[in-house]
Amino acid sequence: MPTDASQRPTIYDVAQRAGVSKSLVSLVLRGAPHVSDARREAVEAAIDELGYRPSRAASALASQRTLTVGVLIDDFHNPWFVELLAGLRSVLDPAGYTASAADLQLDAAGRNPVEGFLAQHVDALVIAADPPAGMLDGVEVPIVVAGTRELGALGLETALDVVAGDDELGARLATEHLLGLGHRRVAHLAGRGGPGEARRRGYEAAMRAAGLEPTAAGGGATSEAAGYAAACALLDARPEVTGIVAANDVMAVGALAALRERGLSVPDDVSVVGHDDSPLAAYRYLALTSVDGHSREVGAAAGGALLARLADRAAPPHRELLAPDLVVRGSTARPPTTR
Amino acid sequence: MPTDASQRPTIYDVAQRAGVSKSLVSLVLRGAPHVSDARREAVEAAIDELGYRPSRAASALASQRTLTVGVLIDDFHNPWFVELLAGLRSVLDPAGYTASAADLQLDAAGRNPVEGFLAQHVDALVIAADPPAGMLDGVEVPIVVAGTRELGALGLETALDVVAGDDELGARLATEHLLGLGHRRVAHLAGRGGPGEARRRGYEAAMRAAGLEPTAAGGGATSEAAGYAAACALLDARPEVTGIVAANDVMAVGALAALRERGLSVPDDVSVVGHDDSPLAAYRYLALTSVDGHSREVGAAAGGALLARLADRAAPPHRELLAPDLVVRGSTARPPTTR
DNA sequence: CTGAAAGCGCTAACAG
DNA sequence: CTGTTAGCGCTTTCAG
Repeated sequence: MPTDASQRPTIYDVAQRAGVSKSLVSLVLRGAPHVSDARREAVEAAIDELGYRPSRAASALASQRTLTVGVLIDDFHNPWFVELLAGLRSVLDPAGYTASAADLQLDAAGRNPVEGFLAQHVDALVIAADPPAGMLDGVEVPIVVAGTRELGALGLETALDVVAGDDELGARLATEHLLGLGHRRVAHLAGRGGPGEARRRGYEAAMRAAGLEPTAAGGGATSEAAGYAAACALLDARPEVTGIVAANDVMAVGALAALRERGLSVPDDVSVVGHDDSPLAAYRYLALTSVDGHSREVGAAAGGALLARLADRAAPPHRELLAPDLVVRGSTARPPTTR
Repeated sequence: MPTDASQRPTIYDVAQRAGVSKSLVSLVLRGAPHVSDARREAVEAAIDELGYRPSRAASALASQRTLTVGVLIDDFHNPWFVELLAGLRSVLDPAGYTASAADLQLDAAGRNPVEGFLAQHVDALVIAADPPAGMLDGVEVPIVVAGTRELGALGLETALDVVAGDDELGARLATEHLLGLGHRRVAHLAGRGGPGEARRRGYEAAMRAAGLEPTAAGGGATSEAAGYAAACALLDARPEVTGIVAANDVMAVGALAALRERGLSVPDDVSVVGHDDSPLAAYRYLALTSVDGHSREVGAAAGGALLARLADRAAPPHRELLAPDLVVRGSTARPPTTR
């Protein structure tokens, strides 16, 4: 049945216009293996003369793949995800995959985002969050974990692909930076979750290696409010502290408020280091020294791992840890000599 | 052909298990009109006993609707979009629509996000950005504009649905707040784009109404760096300024840095008001007085407008402006008496 | 409310 | 490389 002269063009119209078979058009569409240049060009010309857009629905139905991947983000308010997502897309787009992101919030129907992805029939999942236990149970599609996560708590110690920044090393770099400046009373504002735990370990390792006793406050939420509260508790209990290593940048900003309230200036009285090198850290008014976990690269590597997994479901699990860098700004300096 | 005893269950399996017809299952799935409770429950029971998930691909193919809407965001780094999106989803989800968001960045293949949405065959578009001219040309699906936009510049003055916070009123509230505190030398840090222009107008209107001459700096980007630069220019040219109304919160944070550099304290020497009431404004260390545009409500209203438009493509265009509120925090106070 | 029937636009397998 | 042939799982008539 030839073209209908109405509606959106279909693969059939393209084939006719290019003077080739429907199958050949299909081949060209998904980056054909052995198609002559002449025919390929004819098809491509027909495609944009007609303004043809392949129907993803039809192709998904026929091929049983949606060419879609779901990305689970902790919280859209934490801009950390932006670079991660950009990196991920930079490798997924060229492969024809569309990444769609959702954060951990329940939708209006009370369904969790993973159910949403499954309803969408995504081909794979990228987990860039510490999801509540159970959320990933019974998921059949491949999962790539991006970022440091508490896999054990999920019952997922098993063969998952994991790509992350080395949070433990990052916190060690941050702590060593302060120690190198001469600080001795260095405390940690801890956060929960995979990255939080790793960062705490890094801080503790650096302290012990220097023969110092670690002190931490917090350990719950990783918000500005939590950072403020933890810093208040810390400063009240240990007023002699001259250095603070926060689990992330927003907590560090919370700490700045606590310090200012106590009449302490940064970095003259107390130095503060954040983590994530978020846009926040670069604001001149804050100028936080921070650990750059290179989340764009983490995203790109996660995308690579995903494609590899999709190509070979039986391949051995991929584990990759990217080394972070410390970005020194104005919130750290040598400790005061008078304390 | 009855069930295959393998694979994912289909509507056919559900029908069989519930002892009803395939058509009835289809009816139940999309919120049937006249289905008896008994049958409906039987179908629902069968659905979750089987773990059945409808195939969106099949239903999209058959119904020619994807039940998907694309949301175009300016920049994921600006957390303003988070509440907008949540509001939008709160009304779209229950209606069965899935919102997928992208920001203005080109994808790895150099395609713009709107092309991506079109390739995805979204049923409608929500524009929460000032897109480059041409990006929306020839789009056939319904478009709802969320937020104040320069529709004229897009050649889109025509019948589009628009839901926005009243940015002009917001800036007027901010300016009047400062005037009410006794400030007279109040300047504006301007931003470009729809909201930027409206906010500038609001500031100017409030100044003129008080018999004062408006002064603005900036007018380009709306980033922290731009806010800093504009504030520097402003303070060098007009050092007598005691109040600053910024086009948004990040620009206000840029201004804080410029003020501190000049030895001016906030709010004792100079008061600063932001706009958007972003999480940033609430950080204790910044405590910015800011205009809350109620973006969650804007999102919800945009969702409502979208559903109405989808239900009736010929309805008259919907225009809605939501009134903002001023959130007073620590960055504003009476002007110094000694200047 | 049921059941049958006809596709939606594409992929995939195979014989030419 | 071409052309044919089946469907993928669902929606939509339409007559019962």
